[in-house]
Amino acid sequence: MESNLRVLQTCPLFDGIAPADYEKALDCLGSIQRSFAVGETILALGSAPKAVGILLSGSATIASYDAAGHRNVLAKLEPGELFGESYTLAAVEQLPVEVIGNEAAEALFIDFQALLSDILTACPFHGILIGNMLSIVARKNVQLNERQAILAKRRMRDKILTFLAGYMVRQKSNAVAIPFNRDELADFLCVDRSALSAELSRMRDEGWIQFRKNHFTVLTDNISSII
Amino acid sequence: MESNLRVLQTCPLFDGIAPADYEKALDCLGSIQRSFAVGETILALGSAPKAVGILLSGSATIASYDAAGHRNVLAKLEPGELFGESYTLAAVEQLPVEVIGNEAAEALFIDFQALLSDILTACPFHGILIGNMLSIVARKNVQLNERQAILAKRRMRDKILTFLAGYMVRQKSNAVAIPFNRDELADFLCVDRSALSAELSRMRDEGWIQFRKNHFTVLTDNISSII
DNA sequence: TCAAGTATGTTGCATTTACAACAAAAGGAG
DNA sequence: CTCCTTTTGTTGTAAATGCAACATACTTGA
Repeated sequence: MESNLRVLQTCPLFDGIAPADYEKALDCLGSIQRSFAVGETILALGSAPKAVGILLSGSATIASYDAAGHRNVLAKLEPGELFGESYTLAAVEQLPVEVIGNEAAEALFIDFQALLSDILTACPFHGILIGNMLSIVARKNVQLNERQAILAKRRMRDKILTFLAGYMVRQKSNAVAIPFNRDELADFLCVDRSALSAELSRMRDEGWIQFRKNHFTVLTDNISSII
Repeated sequence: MESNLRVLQTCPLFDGIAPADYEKALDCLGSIQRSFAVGETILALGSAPKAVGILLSGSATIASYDAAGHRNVLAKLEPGELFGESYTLAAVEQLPVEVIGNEAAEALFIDFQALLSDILTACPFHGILIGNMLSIVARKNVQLNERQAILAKRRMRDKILTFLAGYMVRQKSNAVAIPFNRDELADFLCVDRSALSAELSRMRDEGWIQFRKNHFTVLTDNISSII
């Protein structure tokens, strides 16, 4: 196995495929591997995406341009991560984002439409990849739904409580650890960091929550009326 | 063909399958059909979704409960529409929403996990359904991404411009028709309706846009600096 | 332990938005 | 046309948030 394929072990698209089979599977799937120089465009804004991408090495940035023409970084890609899969599978004609390499990078491209049409005649890898892809896109969907539920709240306090409620359900506890510092949390909730700190303090003073660093407790007295 | 299966013609999951084949396909897929009384729970909050649902007749409501315990209607389901597909395919353990029949209703349930494991040995319908499902979930993903980009804006004006920019790209024009009245637009942007009207008027007065009912024009002088 | 750097909290003020109440305009049915 | 309903716009005020500037606490590495 080429060493740059090892990273596929971290890619959920290849769950259930043995590392020893990667090369065989990729051949069978008709994948293409390409190298990119620093700053080179991996997927161009406005282009029609034709294949699902997987970053094998290096790093890349997914960005869009907002209504004021400002570049807006949506995500940083690390090796093993997928990109462009939603737009490709949805067959959008003009990519509303671009993917640019931050450093010398290699990427793998899989023509999923071709893969789907080969579905019956082909090797078992086809089925595994398709099942994995469905699961990946569906999970992203669920995550997007949850964030949308948060951003849909008009008041910061409701955003915070909705955000925490998600972790409470998953961690089955009213005391949760979140994977963000204040800066990141403010970005996630789309609010100002200092305003977030102020609101958190108010909520503490009013007896709704306790917190220390990234550990938050929603106080049980209030939970009964919350969930 | 049973008459209540005709509605599958409007369901994108069955694109590419002839109506005459519906019954055969559903048999082969191992689908289950169930009837529900008025107000009966079709999918229960907190349950583990096992199958993708399709409403065949009647109507239903998808709802969640917010942090204050208030019921929140997320969508109304009409015949032919899918429900629970993201949560099922993402294998979430506790459904964060519920589906309740508004009137006597019939629904079809397809065990997609079983369908995926049968992928190679089975009939061509399997492949079609899987491809369609990938496309459906991916499209929803793209839509959610776009709405998220809108809701992420902190100022109403930026939400409005981001919203309009999406239609401008799709309609390839700076004069677009939107499928919402003011009330619905306010809901979509998660802002107050009267505040929306006020902001739209300000934007008109400042020369950014023109509008009449659901027709909006983003003025070209400003577009150059926008896109 | 100290110093520098980073993260978080606090405050006052400016801006934005929600909210409520009402006004005006647009449609529809008779 | 007129009345009624629905939709959209306007305005003033209160509330929420952004923003900037600064204070405090926590980390880290020498």
